[in-house]
Amino acid sequence: MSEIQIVRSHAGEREERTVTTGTKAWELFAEDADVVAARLVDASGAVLKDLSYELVDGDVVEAVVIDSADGHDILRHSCAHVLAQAVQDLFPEAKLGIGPPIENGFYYDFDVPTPFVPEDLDKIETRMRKIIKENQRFSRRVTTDEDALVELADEPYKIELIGLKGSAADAAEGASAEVGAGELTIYDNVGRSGEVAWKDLCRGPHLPTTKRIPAFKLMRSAAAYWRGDEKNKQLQRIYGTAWESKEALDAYLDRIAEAEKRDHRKLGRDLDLFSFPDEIGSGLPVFHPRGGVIKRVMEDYVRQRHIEEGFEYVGTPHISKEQTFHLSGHLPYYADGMFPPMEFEGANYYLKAMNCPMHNLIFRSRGRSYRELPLRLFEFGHVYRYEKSGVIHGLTRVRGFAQDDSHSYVTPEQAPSEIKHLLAFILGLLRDFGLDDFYLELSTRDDSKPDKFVGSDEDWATATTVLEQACRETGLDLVPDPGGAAFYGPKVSIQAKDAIGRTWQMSTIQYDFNQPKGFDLTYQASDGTRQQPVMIHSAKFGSIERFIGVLVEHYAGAFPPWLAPVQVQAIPVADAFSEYLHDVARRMKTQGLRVEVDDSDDRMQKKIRNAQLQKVPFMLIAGADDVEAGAVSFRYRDGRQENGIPVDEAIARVAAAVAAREQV
RNA sequence: GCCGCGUUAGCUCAGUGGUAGAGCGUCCGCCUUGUAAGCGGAAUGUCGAGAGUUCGACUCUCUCACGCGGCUCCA
Repeated sequence: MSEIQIVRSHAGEREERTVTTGTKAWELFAEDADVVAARLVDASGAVLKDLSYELVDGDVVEAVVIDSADGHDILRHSCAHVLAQAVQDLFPEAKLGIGPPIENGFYYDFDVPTPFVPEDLDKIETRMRKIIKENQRFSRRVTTDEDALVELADEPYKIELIGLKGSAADAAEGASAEVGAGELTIYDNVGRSGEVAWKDLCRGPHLPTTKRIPAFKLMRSAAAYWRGDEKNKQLQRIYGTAWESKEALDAYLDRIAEAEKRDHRKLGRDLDLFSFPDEIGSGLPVFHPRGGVIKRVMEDYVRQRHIEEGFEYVGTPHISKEQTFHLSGHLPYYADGMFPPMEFEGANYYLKAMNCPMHNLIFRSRGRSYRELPLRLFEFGHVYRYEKSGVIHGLTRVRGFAQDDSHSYVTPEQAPSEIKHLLAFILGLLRDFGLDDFYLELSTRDDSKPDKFVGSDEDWATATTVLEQACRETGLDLVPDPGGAAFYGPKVSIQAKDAIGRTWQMSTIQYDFNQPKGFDLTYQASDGTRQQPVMIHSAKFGSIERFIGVLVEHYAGAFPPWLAPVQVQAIPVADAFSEYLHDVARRMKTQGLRVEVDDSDDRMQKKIRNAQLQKVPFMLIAGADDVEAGAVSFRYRDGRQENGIPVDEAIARVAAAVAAREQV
């Protein structure tokens, strides 16, 4: 037995050690039960290893603790294995798909004759607990393609993955968890008496044993296409989550519960903002008076800001003959997303899915001079898109919506500064609505699918470069999104984080050299020649409906006063003070404030409760003391109160909060 | 579009092969002076729609609509 030199690194402390050959990684971290794997670091990067990894001379070994990002992935991946074992115990005919860790959890796909029902998940979870209790060891075994094909003959999906080895990243999202470009490995789950209870083709690494799973829960089952392709068979996917402690699991479940409380579909009903009448059809919302206030205030403000930023407000119809959409490229490239045509008077009319064709027609309604550029057209254009029935979701995915759509027609030289101008405008606007944490996403063409995109390689390259450069200058993070471009050009989207850290795609900016060609748009340049403008599409909220949905969730229904449907709820301590408050309310209304007096025959306490549930920003309460002093008392949504505020001051205070668009 | 699960009063939800209930809300009456539910009474449903099985369907079967969770998609 000889000695080797290694470096052990844990919790930021590095130390060189001399150990004997045959020493396993776990021996370096035996005193810390939170260490679940080892990270081997060398000049070329880092690679994760099981704790059973046998050290070699010169290894630099870092501890991977369970509550780190890698630790979570390993925990969840191992938990997915336990899930698969439990499923195959209970449903022996189940064939294995893939089972990777995902954000906040894991899943495993199975081909089963009968889809899982909720009761099945309970049974599977019980079985998983038994497996965890058995403390099975995850045991890594190197194999060859030939041996694996024989050993896994009963697992057709695994066989398919072995065939795809080396291109696993293309095989399916998550498939790289099963096979990689290197050697092929199988993990055996070994019971206490040494028997192999279960096995799976897998790269690893894994926890040392099943008992190292501290807390997990199965969440739901759903269908998923094999390898993510809708042409393939649907497998049954079971989602679960796993955490380093019961407390962490509970905290995660609490976060989900908080998100549910904010669900705009629920709050929309509770606060009487909007609804989705079955009679109208799926994905077609109606706004009630209170939701209508939010919508109108938003639209008024956005319209005003556009005009301040040099846009001209235009208006266009909802339908058009098909020729328009041929020119724009929508029918050749996007017909599936449009509603079928209405045929009359010998022509096909389509509901518009985009406003740009109409704006192009405004542009070319007369000759244009370079002196007019940038020409910026803007409207709230109602567009209709045929969204597949399964994707419709509240206000965030609908079939009919108002797009705050603008098109800037510019010379190619003006494009970079116009894009910068739009980015600054958009970020400012989103901040006005209380969103202030952003990153950018650059969606580019998928070169492997040229038929999905129109235009020359050179034009795409130019457009992409211009957009990317403008993004870099904002200093915001820029995330690539290959293949996500529109058919007519690359796109930048602004992603905003909401109050509980979820990101939403908001605005988009697109650089389009194709539609000006299609519509033969020209302007006369200073040298007298005719030139083609570039058009830059931008939508600040994307969809007004969707943005309202996002705001409802961001604010959890507790809107800042300038957006709140009711800004002030006046509550008399007793009937006798109603008239006094009506008087105050009249004065507030002359200043444009939205105020209601609750003169129902509920008791004051009940009225406060009602106003609280409606999330009204200012409660204005008055009793004998206030009347005598010519004052009112405030109560805020957080229960805070301020008594004896003179009426004039109270009105000024509310008006100031509204004018400043601040939250209270 | 695909897979699964749902749809009972305005809302949240019980319930049974023999045509239905609670709480909140609504309406009426009484009461009501200080910061999250005063008391009493009443009304409210083609049990999502249609077809089938059955002596009988809200309950079982099928089709459709709508919703929910995913998948695919999202110019």
